[in-house]
Amino acid sequence: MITRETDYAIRAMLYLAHHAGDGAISAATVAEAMDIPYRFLRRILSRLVGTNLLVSTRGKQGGLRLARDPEEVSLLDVVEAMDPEVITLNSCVLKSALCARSAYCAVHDELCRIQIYVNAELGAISLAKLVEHESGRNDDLPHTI
Amino acid sequence: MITRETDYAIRAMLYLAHHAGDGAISAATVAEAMDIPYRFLRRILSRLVGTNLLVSTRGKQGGLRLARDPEEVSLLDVVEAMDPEVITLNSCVLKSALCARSAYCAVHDELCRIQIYVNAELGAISLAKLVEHESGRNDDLPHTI
DNA sequence: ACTATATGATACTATACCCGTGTCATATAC
DNA sequence: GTATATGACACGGGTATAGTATCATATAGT
Ligand code: FES
Ligand code: FES
Repeated sequence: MITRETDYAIRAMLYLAHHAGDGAISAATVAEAMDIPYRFLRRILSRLVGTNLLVSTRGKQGGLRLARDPEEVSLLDVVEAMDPEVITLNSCVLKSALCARSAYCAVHDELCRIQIYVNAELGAISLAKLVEHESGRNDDLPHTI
Repeated sequence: MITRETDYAIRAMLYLAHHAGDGAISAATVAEAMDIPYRFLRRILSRLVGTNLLVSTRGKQGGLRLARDPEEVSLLDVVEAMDPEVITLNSCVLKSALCARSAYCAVHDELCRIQIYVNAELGAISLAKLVEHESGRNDDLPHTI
């Protein structure tokens, strides 16, 4: 399950992708626009800077901007930047050493197969694609599975 | 992420599927065979009985057995029996009301799409398939079920 | 009937994680 | 110099996880 922290990170990245080219944007602006607690967002942005997804400028007129083009940043990049374990189906899928059974467990192969698909899908969704889709969304679709 | 509890539930179901037709099997036997803490397993089995995946018999010669044929029980059945939220990508995917943004969030559609795929895959993996897969690979391994 | 064996139903605990908040330091534009 | 911005940590309440402990109840075999 994606945590609130990772969800906020995605929102923030989306906002900055939407305003790519507008120069540096402050954390306060992002927090206000995307309904994210300011202090919490500060720590999240700090991590995104640390993982080279964002670049920051301090002082007046400072703020955050994307380190790469929106086309070159995927959802997987953001999720992994925040927490490499957050979206894994089972802990042994990430580190098979965690479970002595992983060498012969029949479930393991299946979970790994699904995990690879999920990661590939998340890796194929760029911020640019998401920003583009924001305008032309189909509201007739159900928003729950 | 699948919890330890759900992982144990799957193991237990696999063991019982492998021994389907052998009559009732005690929790102690399953715990020993599948490396699961006995007390913890007791509570898990209790839940699997409550969700009609297992049937139990009390007293001497009692124990657990599958309520349905191994072909008719999927990994999704077991996972959902233990915790309906455990394998969801994001909370808003399960309950869109949890997030005010779900009505217009571009990420939401993508996550729902992936979630539907994952659920379908888990729903397509039966205990029978897993047992068959495992016995084909591990006939002479020490911890085979 | 008695007993050993099995599940049923709770209550309890200890640790870790999640979701924030608070404080202070530091860099920069004007 | 000051207002504005990020950087680096420390702290805390609430909840979930992973077990444990206890007692009640049902049944097979003697
Ligand atoms: S060891 Fe990974 S799922 Fe069984
Ligand atoms: S509201 Fe569900 S992912 Fe954004």
